[in-house]
Amino acid sequence: MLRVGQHVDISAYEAVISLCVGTGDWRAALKAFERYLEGVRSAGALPPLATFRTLVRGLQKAGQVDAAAAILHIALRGASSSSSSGAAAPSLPVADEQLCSVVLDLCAETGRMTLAETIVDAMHDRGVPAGNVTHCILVKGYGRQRRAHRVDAALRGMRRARVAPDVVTLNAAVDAYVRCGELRRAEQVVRAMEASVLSSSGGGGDSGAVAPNTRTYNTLIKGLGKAGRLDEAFATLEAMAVSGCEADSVTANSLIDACVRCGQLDRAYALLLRSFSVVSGGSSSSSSSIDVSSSGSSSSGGGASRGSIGSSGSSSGSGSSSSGGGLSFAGGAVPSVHAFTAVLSGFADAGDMARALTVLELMERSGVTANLVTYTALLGACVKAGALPEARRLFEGLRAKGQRDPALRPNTITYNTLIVGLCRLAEREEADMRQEWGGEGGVQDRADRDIMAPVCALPSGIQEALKLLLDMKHNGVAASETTINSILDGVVSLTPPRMAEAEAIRQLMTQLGLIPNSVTYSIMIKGYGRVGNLEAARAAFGALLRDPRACPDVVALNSYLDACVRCGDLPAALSTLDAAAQNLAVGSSAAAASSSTSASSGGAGSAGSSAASNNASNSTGSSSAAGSSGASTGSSSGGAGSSGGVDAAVLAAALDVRPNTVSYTTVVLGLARSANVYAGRKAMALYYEMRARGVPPDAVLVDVLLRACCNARARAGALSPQDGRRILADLRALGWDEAVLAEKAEMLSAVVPAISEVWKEGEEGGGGADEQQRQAAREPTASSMLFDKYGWNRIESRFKLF
DNA sequence: CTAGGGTTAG
Repeated sequence: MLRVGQHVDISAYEAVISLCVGTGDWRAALKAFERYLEGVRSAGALPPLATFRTLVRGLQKAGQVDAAAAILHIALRGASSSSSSGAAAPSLPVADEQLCSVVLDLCAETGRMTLAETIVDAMHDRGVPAGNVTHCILVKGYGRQRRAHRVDAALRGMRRARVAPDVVTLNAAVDAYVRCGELRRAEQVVRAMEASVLSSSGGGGDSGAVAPNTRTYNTLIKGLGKAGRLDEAFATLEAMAVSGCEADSVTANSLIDACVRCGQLDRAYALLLRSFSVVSGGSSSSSSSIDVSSSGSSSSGGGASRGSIGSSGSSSGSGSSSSGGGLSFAGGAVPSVHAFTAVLSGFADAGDMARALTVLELMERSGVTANLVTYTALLGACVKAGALPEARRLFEGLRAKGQRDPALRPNTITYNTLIVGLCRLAEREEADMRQEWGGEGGVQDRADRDIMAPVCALPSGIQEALKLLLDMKHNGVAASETTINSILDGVVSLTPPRMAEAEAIRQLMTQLGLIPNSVTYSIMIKGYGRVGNLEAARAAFGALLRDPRACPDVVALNSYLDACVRCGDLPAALSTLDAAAQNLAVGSSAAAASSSTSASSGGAGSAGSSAASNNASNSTGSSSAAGSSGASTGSSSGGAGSSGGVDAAVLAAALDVRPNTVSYTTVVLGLARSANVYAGRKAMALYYEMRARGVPPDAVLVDVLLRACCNARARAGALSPQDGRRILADLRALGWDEAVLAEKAEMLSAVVPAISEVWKEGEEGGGGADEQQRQAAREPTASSMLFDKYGWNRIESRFKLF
């Protein structure tokens, strides 16, 4: 139907293009545009801006970032006036900021910020002004990538360009910082906005005051909820009142969501109950009675408190029972379907199917209609609870409803949710099978496993997931990166991981026009780590670092650290962590912090960097094939260095990731399990380094460390209860709960004093140490380097598979 | 530019 003739009138192209865009056929639109270009190019001209706009909008709708960027660049390059007259007047770009920002926003939403940067550069070169919208999109994009320092840089760049931020941009900044977990920064922006109003109203001048609005505060509430600061989230209502911002239903939803995030599900539920004074048949709802502890008292407060949204008692002292407080929502600030969905998925996460269903019921009684998101959350609840038959039934029900109401047709995320469930089912399936095999007359040895190996072909859950992928295609639902990643994670989480299948599925991704992202790489790294193939894990990590389309995140880093640890290459883990930790050196104390930590970390630091530089010389480009095509890491790439990990140069240049608590925990765990004499000291050094760099310890890390302190054998350098007590003292300084600390202290004191304790007497004072210990303390680097190289205890990879 | 659903790390 779209056969475009060679000699069509120019204006016909425009009609064809907008027709194609209207029907969503972006390929045809592109093709028509190409012809159009050919037609006008001989005259040294370009299609008008309006045509570019139509086409780019179409590509935006279809999520075709690269095509949109290519088209934009044509517009930016402008008409090439190299026609008959040779070098003519400089061409003018057929692009304005608005057109650029459409593509930029697409980049921001798809995580393609490198591409966005090239566009911004091109805008600059072609003299297209970058105003608030452009800068705002950059802030948004980096925020979605959770790259706080890039957000900083974008805001600085804006100031340098002398563009005064407006509310929209500042709200974007607040949101970006919230997404990065940089709540302090977010608060700073909000406080600055508030202050700007005060100072300008005082001075009377029209200085760049930007007043916060409802969205500003709603975003802040979201952040406070994410940070677990529930009381402050509620207290924000007062700040809003002061600023003259009216709470709206988003405010109400955000507060309820904050309750959910902070684990106060009952409180969240109570707030829903009160906001909708459910007048229906009273006790007729008893079938779904929910034992929310405050439900009894809510009947008394229910009717009276429909006045305003103001909080009268945000005490909330002991968790859920005092939950509702005197707070309720009214007027335009009534929670909506979003709040119900948030509470529903809260119960879903807790694995509480029954209560999730109760929320659905309350919702219906309240006259709020569930949407696809709600049903998807319910589907997630089924999956979480392991109720696969129910999940399938719900899914089919949605399919049926979708016939009548297109809004309820399963979308990509709905499919993904079910796919995840099926993959989890597959794991269980295999676990059951292993149990069966393990029994009497089951699999006893390797030969037996060989016999059973064919049964290990992909379990039916995975097969069903793949069938759903096909189903998506037939129903015109686009698979996303997440779809494939979910299946990938499914095969990689099996025991043993099926790496051959994983590679095949990863290829599928490319075939579907999807771009492997950091999650994809992380999954592959995890899989190779689990099968004990460190070379392949390393190649995948290296490929991620040099893949211009992917943005490495901390999870990828942690996956790689875990792979190193699992495969027994602790030096590589240490050097990689060390390289990443350079990104933590911020602020004025950076130099002092880094020098003091490298001194205190002794062997760890120096061994690490030497391993890294070692590697730089011999493995440059060894895994180059994976460069742009993603993690095609096969098992072929063997030539990587023997220790140390990825090229130091690549690491330094591309590892724009700050290690977090998990990163340190992963390595500390490896050290704690190591039999190396210095591992214990390194673990402690790492703990202090982490603290010095502002990474907070968490319960898991402390647990790992303290357990190691208890298990320590009597040996110089091993962790001891004494080390444990130091950690506890440090945690006390951090303000950890005394009861928790006391419990841990007791655990430590229950340890039978080892000989190492005796050695440690007066260690701080310097005297009386064993000769061996003294030597270790004085020259840890040289000897531990050797140990790093040869002496580490290889952690046996338990899943050497069949 | 703001609220709800899915995927990754110990």
